[in-house]
Amino acid sequence: MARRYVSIKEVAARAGVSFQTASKVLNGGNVRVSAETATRIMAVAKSLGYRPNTIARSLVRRTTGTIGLIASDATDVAISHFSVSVEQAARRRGYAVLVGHLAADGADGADIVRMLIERRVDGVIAAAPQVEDDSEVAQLLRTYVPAVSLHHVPGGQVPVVGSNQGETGRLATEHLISHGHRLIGSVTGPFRRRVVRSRLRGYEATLLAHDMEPHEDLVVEADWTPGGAAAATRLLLERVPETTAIFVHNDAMAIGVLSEVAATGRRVPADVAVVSCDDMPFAEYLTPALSTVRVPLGATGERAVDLLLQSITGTAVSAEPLLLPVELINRSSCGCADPAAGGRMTRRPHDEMTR
Amino acid sequence: MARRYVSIKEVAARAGVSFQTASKVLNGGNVRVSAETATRIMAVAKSLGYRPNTIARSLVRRTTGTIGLIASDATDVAISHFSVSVEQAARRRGYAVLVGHLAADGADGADIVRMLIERRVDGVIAAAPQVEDDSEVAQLLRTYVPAVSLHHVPGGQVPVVGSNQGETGRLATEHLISHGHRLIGSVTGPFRRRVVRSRLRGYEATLLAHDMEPHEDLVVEADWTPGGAAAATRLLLERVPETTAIFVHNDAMAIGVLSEVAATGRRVPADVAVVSCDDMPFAEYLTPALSTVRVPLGATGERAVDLLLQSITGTAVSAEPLLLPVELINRSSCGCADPAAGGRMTRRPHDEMTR
DNA sequence: GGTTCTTGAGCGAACGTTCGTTCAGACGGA
DNA sequence: TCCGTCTGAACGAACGTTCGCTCAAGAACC
Repeated sequence: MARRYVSIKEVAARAGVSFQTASKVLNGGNVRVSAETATRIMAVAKSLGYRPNTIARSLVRRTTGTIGLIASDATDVAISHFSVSVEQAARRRGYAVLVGHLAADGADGADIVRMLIERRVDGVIAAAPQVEDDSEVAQLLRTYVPAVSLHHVPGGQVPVVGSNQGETGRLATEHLISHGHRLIGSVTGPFRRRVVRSRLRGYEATLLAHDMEPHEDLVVEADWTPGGAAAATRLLLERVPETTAIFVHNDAMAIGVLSEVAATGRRVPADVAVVSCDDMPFAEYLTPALSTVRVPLGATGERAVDLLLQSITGTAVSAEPLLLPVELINRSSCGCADPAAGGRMTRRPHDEMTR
Repeated sequence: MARRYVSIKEVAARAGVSFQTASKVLNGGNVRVSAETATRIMAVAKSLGYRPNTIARSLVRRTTGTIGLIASDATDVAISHFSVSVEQAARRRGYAVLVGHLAADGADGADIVRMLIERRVDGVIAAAPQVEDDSEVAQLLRTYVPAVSLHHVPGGQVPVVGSNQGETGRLATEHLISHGHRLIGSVTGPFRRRVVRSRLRGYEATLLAHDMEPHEDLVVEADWTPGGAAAATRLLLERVPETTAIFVHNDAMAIGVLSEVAATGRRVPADVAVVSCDDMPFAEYLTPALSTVRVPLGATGERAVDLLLQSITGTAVSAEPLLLPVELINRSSCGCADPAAGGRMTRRPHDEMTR
């Protein structure tokens, strides 16, 4: 360790040219340099192990080639999947990612913002529901740099990418209804979140479309965690013991729902059917295998990066949310699979995990 | 968006002092400046919304206040938990984190290394098993900057933090033996990984200590994923159908194990007991609740950062691995809980609901 | 009243680049 | 022979800081 970096001046000196000439060559554009000096410079640079100093470059170019990623604390598996795809997509396009994990209560938002601004990121991607509450982070996204968010930012001018949440609620509910369920409960994320409200709207609209009356006793708020979901499920089954199906707002909570349903002596899907959202890799291996609406997290990350880079390079970006399509994956927990078959239905081919 | 940053010169001009004086004041140390000019400068800086330009600062200071985090692709939930704690610990200490997610096959290692070097990170933390194979990444860790790794880096001089893996294997195995099991299988991570070999050594040593002969049919290699673990479990139960207990190498795989054991018509823990490693938040909500050896990921992240910063500031750091203690968490899957009680035993206090 | 200290502030240089302009020489055409 | 053009390379300035040195003026001392 502790290796000294060689500067472009040393390369130039050893090659017998001015450092500005070396700079031209090393930056690719062979403008106005003879082929032989160019190759000579390249050779010297290579032999000396020259590594361009992005810091100096950034100073004069006034862009850093770095974007910020504000992720919520990432107890949420889905967000960490999104983050990975953002980083990889950004790197493929020549950008580096500076990451900040927002505490659950958003208390360190100001710190993260300061860090990103002082490091002069070219843009920011936010994957933290907390931005919906007005805060330093929301302020940053609106005013300092180009930004793209997974969640709606108050004020409205920040482009949003995501998936069609209303459709998500509709798909899940429609499917449960097609299995003959009439008392369909829901274990949701926090009500104040837009995702949650959109999914709930899809759920309610679908009930109404089938002449079923939504009832508030059937909808219980939770906090995206298995523990919160277990508690919510207990409450739901106490309030409406006749419930025969539950629409859960993410796969992590589905684990808690499955657990609690079992704890009350009911069986999934025989007594209570379950459909969730996300389709995390573990979903198909839960017992029973989880039916869930697949949210294209990887693709969303890529689109977020594309949108941000467009916005950085000055292309106008529509503030209209960019919604990617979702897809219902039927496994066993909804009642689709033959119970005798042992539970699993759609199994993904092992290598086809698109990311 | 697109906000222009104000420089220290503008602040100085408005305050009627030289920019170097403003610099002194803004850097905290009130060295040799009268209280009144100091407060005047501060006031102007604040009113103008001055944000120090870390880029310029880094150029002259020759340190960036940024560390690199090389994480494997993070299909592994545990690694993403570790990453979060690293970032938060680093930020608390004034450092920012530039992250690179290594593809499973390590193919983009060179890209990540280039990104980190060119951005002149002050140090690197690696949380990617791939560093055990010699590669560009291993090379970076050894030669370019101070580094700390979660995994052993060939060559040996890179400090390692982690937990006591032998003890992990011992605790799990000992506990299963205490329940009376004699045919204890194991579904492991890839054999070529040190973690895996250490855990296996703990497992075998414990068997031997109880006069039981380890048998290779009982140990099946998997790939840390639920799917791989399900396949491995199928193989294990075909080879040794009398198996009554399984030691699994992480919680994600435990999901697959639970699934496959059920698929063969066996019950957990009645027919086959299961103990795993990690203790991810979902573990206690699996059905049955998972008994698992808790690996202190959060603490490990903090220690990694501390060690790295020591190494950056020149304090000698021992190459001896720093091992944090692990702890067995007994729930139901090992057979500890009264089955009639519905399965759950240790339940963590419910976290606040702020997301 | 002269010398030394102390305090407050200014100033030059440097960090490693990029970018646009300038310059020296070779070559060609009239 | 002279001028214009073109090519290859050098050069100056700037990006926004930090850091150490210098310096003026007043205070303190003998």
